[in-house]
Amino acid sequence: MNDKFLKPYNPADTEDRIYQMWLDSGYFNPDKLPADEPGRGVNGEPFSIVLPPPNVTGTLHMGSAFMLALEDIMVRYARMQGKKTLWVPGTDHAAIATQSKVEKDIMKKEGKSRHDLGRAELLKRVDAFAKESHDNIVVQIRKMGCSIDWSREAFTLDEKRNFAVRTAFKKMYDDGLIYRGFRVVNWDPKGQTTISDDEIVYETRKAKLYTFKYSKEIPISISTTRPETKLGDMAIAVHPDDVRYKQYVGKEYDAVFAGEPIQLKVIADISVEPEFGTGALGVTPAHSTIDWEMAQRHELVTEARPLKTVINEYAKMVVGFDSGDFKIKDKKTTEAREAVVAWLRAEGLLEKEEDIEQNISVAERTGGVVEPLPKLQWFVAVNKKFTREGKGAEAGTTRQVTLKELMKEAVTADGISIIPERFERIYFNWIENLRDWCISRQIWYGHRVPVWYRDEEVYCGLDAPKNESGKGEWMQDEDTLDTWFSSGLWTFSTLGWPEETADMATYHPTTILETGSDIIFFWVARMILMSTYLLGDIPFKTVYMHGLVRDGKGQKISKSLGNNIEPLDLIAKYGADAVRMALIVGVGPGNDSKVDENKIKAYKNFANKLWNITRFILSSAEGDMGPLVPKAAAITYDPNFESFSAADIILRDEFNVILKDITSDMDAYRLYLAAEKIYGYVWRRFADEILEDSKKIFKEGTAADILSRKQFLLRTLHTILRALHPFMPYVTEEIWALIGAGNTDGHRLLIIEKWPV
RNA sequence: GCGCGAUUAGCUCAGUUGGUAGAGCAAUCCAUUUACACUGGAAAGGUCGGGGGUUCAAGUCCCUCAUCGCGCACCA
Repeated sequence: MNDKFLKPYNPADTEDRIYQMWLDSGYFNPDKLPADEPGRGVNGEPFSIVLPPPNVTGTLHMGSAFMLALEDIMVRYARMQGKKTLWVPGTDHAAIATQSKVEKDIMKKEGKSRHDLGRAELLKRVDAFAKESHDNIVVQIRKMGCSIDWSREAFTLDEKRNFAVRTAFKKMYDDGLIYRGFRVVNWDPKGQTTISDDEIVYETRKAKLYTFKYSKEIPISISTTRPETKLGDMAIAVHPDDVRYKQYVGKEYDAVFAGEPIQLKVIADISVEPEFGTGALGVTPAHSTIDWEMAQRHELVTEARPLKTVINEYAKMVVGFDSGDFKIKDKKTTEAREAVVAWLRAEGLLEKEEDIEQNISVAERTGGVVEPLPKLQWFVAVNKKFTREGKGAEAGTTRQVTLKELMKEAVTADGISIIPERFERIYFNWIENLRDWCISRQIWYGHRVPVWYRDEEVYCGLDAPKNESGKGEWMQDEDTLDTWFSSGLWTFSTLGWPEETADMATYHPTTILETGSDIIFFWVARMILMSTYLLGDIPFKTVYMHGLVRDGKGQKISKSLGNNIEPLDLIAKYGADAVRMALIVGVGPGNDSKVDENKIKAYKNFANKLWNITRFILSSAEGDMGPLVPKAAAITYDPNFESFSAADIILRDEFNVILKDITSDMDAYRLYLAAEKIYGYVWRRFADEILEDSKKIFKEGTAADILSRKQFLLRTLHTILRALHPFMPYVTEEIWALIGAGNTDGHRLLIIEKWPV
């Protein structure tokens, strides 16, 4: 017996060495799996999964550790089943998140803005930061024990992915699904960029609802929380059935509001809630999405009455009193609001002030209060019909569909199943409410929009058009793309698309996508959109969504709370195996969990328990080897041994039933149950009962019973190691090596051994 | 407003298709020339949020109420 077993199991002395051994074996790369068995290894059925690329904004947190544990368990299980198993690593440039972090750092340290540095210099700084983050992330992924194929690592902003992005953009542009449009978008004054509807978070704040008249001559009072926007009003809207206002519909009024001349037309629109405020509202097409849509419906904006913008990109007023007590122009919206209210009060127009609770829109990444502004931006049209060629039985035919319909079909008809199932309803709900996706961003870090302009001409292509003498120069669009545009391509851009690679043919659609439930819309939905549109195929067959990992008190882990728990610290203290088990056991799909250090400790003890189980079995087997097979210092069972005692046959069958149960849990992605069951068997049944009984047998039993029990214990230990390997890869691989278990059929690493069932 | 989830031992949570409640931690008692004290054994602890229904049988399915949490929409 190896002397190592005389001391407790020490993960710190083991894990890095074992990981290096796996790397040296090449088995993380499916092309390098053994080729000597039919239906296994390189000859196996493909299994593929992409790593949800972590943002290069810093380091991983417990949520990422949870994700890595779940995915590595799935991957190792598949590999042991003999599948040609590929797990693709990568990182996400996370455009706005990364740039704003670096900008903040530079501002803090050097007092310079991105405009002081310029585009090229800022990008250099961001790249350097991203590189550093990337390296930290790689270390963390390795420390977790992830059996991921580093030879295929990708980055959402590298050359190959950029080519995929340009290819995707051009195809959508040519199909008329990407267009440039002028409309009210979500503007983040802090980040100085547009953001999509999904990048907004809502915060409840106390606000004042003001009721007033625009002027003494206008008979209708309106209510608003943002009086400063009223300088841009173009209409007053009432409900068509509201008898109070019916007589005014269609009338037009002129007024000078806070120093700004306005023209108001009274319109009737069903979106107006008669019970709210006075039942009449001021329509501000330039600074409210809803009002913009209302303006479209009623054709409020014409050549004679152009759109009136009163707030700029810095959330400052561009009209209003230029001086005096009520100066408004050039003031921030919040200050301008006070000035407008003061003016209303002075004019005797203010009728009421009420305190209300209001949800305000905040940019998720920067914390800036979103200002709806009219802008010329690039959009993906989700409701526009386009021609799609039929596939399979419908080959040769065409049909008209929208992207929205494709996204829906992927889950209803094309067989993507989402675990837990309730997320399917959430997914459909989101699709119902989906509007065109604003994809252009006014930041520098990201994929540049592949469109060039020359005078009135517009060119979209994979590369810049050639300049011709005598004509103006082609200038590329300044904007970059929403980071999710490139992440949406991830399942196939990582496999080489748009090239027709062997990886594409073998591994796409991927087997499963495992990710956090919070990015179902950002990412999962967009991958489905991109894949069904660009490839005519689903990106994955199953989606497994995990919940949030919270701190010990149940609070969300966030930078502002400073409650981040560093996975590497826990790994150093308890070992990666223990951390993995503690994170996944008993945590069902979609459910939030809490980091519980006691639980991690319990699984560290379990690793040591397994260690001592091995020690007991080895020491019992030694000395009286009988027909046990000693091979190259290994102690292993006789695979042909069949003379089990009646008691051992029962034990063997009992374990087989449990293994079958665990296997069906694994196949249904109930890892959280499978892990608990194997744990329960090993400790409570195998160690506490079977090993204890064995002591009696070894002391008092017949020679046949003793031999049978030794065979059973060793055989079962081998099986336990295989069943436990996906969950606790390090300690199982270490024991496997120390007992020379692989010697039964030539030395093999446990990582490629057969799953027991 | 629409939808979803949760409510199980003192605490944190499992319980997959309905078949008489489990884990970790904590707490109680016992055991140290024991494979393991990173241990073992024993005992204790729950009318599974309330009420109603379906069923031979309900923590599990249906209805309803309550409390907490979340998503979406609204947010003039």
